[in-house]
Amino acid sequence: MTIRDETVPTPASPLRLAEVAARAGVSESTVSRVLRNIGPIAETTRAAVLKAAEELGYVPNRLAGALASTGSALVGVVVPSLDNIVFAEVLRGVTEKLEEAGLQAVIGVTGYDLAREERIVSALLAWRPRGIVIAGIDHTPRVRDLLAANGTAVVEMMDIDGSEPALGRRVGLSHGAAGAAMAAHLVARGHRRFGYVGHDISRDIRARKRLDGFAAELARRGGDLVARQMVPGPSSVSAGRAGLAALLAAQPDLDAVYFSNDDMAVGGYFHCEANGIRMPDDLAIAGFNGLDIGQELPRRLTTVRSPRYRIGQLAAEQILTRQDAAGPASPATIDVGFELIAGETA
Amino acid sequence: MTIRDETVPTPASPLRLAEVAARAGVSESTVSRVLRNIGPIAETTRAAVLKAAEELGYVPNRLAGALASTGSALVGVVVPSLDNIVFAEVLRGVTEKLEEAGLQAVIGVTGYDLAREERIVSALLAWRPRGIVIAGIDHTPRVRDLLAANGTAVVEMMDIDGSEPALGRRVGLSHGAAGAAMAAHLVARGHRRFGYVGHDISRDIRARKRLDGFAAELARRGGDLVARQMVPGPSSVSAGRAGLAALLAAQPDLDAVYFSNDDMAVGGYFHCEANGIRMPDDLAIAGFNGLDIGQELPRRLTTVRSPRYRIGQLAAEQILTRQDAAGPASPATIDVGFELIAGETA
DNA sequence: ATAATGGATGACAGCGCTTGCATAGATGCT
DNA sequence: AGCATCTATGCAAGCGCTGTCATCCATTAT
Repeated sequence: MTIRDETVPTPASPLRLAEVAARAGVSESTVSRVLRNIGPIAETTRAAVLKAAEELGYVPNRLAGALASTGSALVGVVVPSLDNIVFAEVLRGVTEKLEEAGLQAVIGVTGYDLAREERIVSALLAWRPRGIVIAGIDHTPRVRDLLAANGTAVVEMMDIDGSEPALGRRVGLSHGAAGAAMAAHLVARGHRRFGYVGHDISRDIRARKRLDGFAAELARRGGDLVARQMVPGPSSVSAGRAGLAALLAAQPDLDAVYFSNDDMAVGGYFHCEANGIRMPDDLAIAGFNGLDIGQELPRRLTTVRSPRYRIGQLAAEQILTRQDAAGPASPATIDVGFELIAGETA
Repeated sequence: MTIRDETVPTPASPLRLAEVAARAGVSESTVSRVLRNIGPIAETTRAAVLKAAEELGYVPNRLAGALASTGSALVGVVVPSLDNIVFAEVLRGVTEKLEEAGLQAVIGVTGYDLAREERIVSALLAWRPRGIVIAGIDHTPRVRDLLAANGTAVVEMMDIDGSEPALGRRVGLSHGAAGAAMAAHLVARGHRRFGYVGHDISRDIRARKRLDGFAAELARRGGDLVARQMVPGPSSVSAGRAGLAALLAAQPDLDAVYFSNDDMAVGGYFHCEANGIRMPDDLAIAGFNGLDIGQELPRRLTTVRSPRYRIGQLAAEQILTRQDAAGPASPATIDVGFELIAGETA
């Protein structure tokens, strides 16, 4: 004797529109319309269909739907890294906004590797996504071609500096300006002899843009960038700590040190704390990103806040509001700006 | 006169297999086989097809491919949050392993909200993914039904504690045991009067499991959990800092405080530092996760390291190695274990 | 030589949906 | 009553691939 548990809803599942249609006693097209809320449907029919779908536990096959309607409710998101919280926050902004609109993010992580970016963009495009959100504005020609060729909506985010023609809309901030703003602030605070501690800047293009902006502004205002210390590999607290130690070993007489980002700067902070270096009197410390952790340190970190979550949200919105029909186009580039946080370390 | 720029590869893009086939002078099936490396193909044909595809900048439509072959190279990943680095690291592990296999992650973020989890799982299933990787083992009946009903491979990750029947393979660690291990360690260090600072534990089930394990072990070993301070909202450094302040205001005579995780514990650390509370003599501090930041503090944080990146990798592997054919099944549950880090704060 | 074998390729029927067009009642209007 | 309008629904043709089966040579075996 076999006992069947009637409460188990769906045994296995090649469950198709046809099954729901049969159970509701209508045609497939009607079920399709009810489920997508289009066209005029009699209330009784709608209820019957919804009931049948519910009882069966029907989950529509979006692959088929997207294929038939050429439009896939998928949005490709390309980020360089998930090593620190920065891109995770961007991702959160993107996914939240997309979820509201019933879209989903397919993600790709490049590891700041351009060859990988090519593979990833191509793989993402294979899903005929509604759009692609990609970090940065510096891409290989192949990536540019791919993105330009397909009719996909493209949003480049995080960065707006550069002469490359835009592939689509842009949402971000000027890293050059952020670097310059910090230089201006530090000089105004009386610092003159500067050091820089960075991570692999050949890959992290935005970090380089910040440094360039910083150095240029420093030159303009009479500051001196007398020493740089690059640490191989990605940014991290430990890299920042080790980097500052190395920098000071080579060049002890610095007023202030600019770090490639807050992770690095927090490392520098800890180095100072552990070695009795008082901030900002003995040494000023400044970073970039405005991470929470920096603002919870006993002495708040001087840094520049980037609205990462907001950038993610806006980027997703740009995909959603793509002007397919006529109408006032929203601006091609959205500069979200940044905020200099005058903390207690510089 | 119109100037055509011959270097621009693809003008617009309803580019189909047929176009490539025509250019290469073969049939669609042949192109399909070449592109997927199956069946016997003459070298000359293969070269011609590859050349044509390359020149055209052809990107196959995976929607159509997946529909035709029932198998979508997409893997759903469901995580509760992207607020801290923990799940970002898991995600990194997952995406890296998937990329190696040519699969892609579609992500969903639940915000520890069970109703949202239902919607997300359902939406993910609509893409007929190769598998679903989901954080946690505690799900609503609806989610369990959805995941069980469809033929999808399921991997539950992060957690292995609990009596719920598994929905698929599991990769994680025992949070109860992790809590207990910390209790044992702290008692062994001579601490007796304990406090706890946590965030919204009704939503973060794993944090609660750690607390339960911690409290039970404490009782067994003669420690006393005399005070708890819950901070509303998600975990963060500032919440931990504020939580410890509140806890100590209500109960000044504590030996040690266990935090729901490292973010919270680092906040506690900063509170102590700012208020001249010496660790561990005046107060011992312990967390969970083994985040980098905790290990870079001037005094290394006492905590338990969870192999998050590894969990992500393993979870992805479980999807990849799903035994469709016969063969020795890999274990249903992989306990990745944990490592107690005896730092300098407890 | 003739048949048998196997390598290389093409034809074609779907995969599960969406959507334009056709159809059929039900109303409204003259 | 007779015809135009709607509203509600069904039919059927794809969307761009994959996979089965059939076909066609070029070899090799007999």
